[in-house]
Amino acid sequence: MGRITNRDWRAGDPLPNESVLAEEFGCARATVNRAMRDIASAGFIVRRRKGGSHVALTPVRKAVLSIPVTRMEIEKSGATWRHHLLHCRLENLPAGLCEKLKVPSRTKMLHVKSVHFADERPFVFEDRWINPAVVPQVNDTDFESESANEWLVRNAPYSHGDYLLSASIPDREECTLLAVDANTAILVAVRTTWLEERPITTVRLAYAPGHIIQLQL
Amino acid sequence: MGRITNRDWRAGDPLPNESVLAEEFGCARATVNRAMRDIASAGFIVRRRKGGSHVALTPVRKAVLSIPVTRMEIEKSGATWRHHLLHCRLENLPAGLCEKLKVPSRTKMLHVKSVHFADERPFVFEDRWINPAVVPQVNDTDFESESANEWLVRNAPYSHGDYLLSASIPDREECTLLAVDANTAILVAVRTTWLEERPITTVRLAYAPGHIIQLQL
DNA sequence: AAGTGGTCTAGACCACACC
DNA sequence: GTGTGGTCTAGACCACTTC
Repeated sequence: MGRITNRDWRAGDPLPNESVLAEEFGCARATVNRAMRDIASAGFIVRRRKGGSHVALTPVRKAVLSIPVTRMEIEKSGATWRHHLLHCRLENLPAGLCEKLKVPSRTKMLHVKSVHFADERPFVFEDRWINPAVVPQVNDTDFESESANEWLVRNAPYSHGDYLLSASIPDREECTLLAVDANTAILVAVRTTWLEERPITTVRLAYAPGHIIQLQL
Repeated sequence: MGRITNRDWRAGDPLPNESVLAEEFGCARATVNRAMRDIASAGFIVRRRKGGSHVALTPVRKAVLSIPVTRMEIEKSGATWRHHLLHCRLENLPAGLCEKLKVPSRTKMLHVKSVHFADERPFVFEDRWINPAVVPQVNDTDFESESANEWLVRNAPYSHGDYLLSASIPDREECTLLAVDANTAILVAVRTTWLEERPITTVRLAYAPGHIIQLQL
């Protein structure tokens, strides 16, 4: 890493192979392998069997977002968390979401809407669909006491998912629930998680104006 | 992982130690160690010396954003990339940024402003400051041909940085450059990178309306 | 065909944090 | 004190991919 940041080895340059570096640094090849694997996973070098390792041409810069439970995110800032459940009912999933979640049209899922407050100010509006076919325990759960967000984190491990961020003008419902007017910009996150090929939940999070999402490089 | 997603082992449960698992799976302890280290880095288990490994109580869900070079991001969507350099001059860094970058007030940095176009439609407005004390080669570089974004990725490795995302209403300059009116919401990313304790560059990216940033869980 | 990284083994020592 | 994970070693075999 030092030689890359010092520019002794520049973009595209080949690196010595593992055995050579092991000898140079006076350690075992496995130790070099682990170091290089870590450096590669951080995007600084590219490794190919037989082809050898090279300093990444266009380092794929990766930023990591740690997604907190909303309650903890609010409490960490020193504010008091409160959550208000607006809606919780088994309903037909809208057609657009059926397609996105790859389930047959008119599949029924649990529709949960709630608002999280920080010190009694609206923080985020959560509009969520939960698939009871994958997490049947959801039918016996009361989302008044524990938010759906938190319950799912604790009870529904996922295998993969995606997370989309965009900016938007709030619609009428969001204006009311977040107590803002329609001339502000809000950050919207849409998160969908899967257990293998089956969708667990999809949620749209509309954050109050001024919210910032921070990632680490 | 199977036992966690199957809920054989639930949130908070202790896992057998490495030696026991190695025996159970008929492999070496180092193999178990590597697997568990990977699983821990994905946030599913928590490991403590002497304390043992446990299924994470509140799995820290991590989303990863691969930050592309703007040109490649545009070209990957099939559009033609073009970039227009608006401004490129050594200037005093504004006071607010001096503080954020932890440099003395009235430090001079290279101020570069440009707009990237996708098929001749404005895509993002890039407002950047580059620290010539860390990357002196920047003085001999022509950002007309290669964008500052791309040049930095290729020539200025960083040790760490941060990346802030928020939603905003465009100011007058942004309205003009992105060809939008002031009633839309735009996504704004502010990215700062460092080489150890020294700031390399800070950039504010104002994306045209409708832009979506995608992360992988 | 040959060289590279990918992976695994069996063993060892150590730092740390819990008892 | 003691058990845990963290790390390293020296050696081995293998899969992949480029030459």
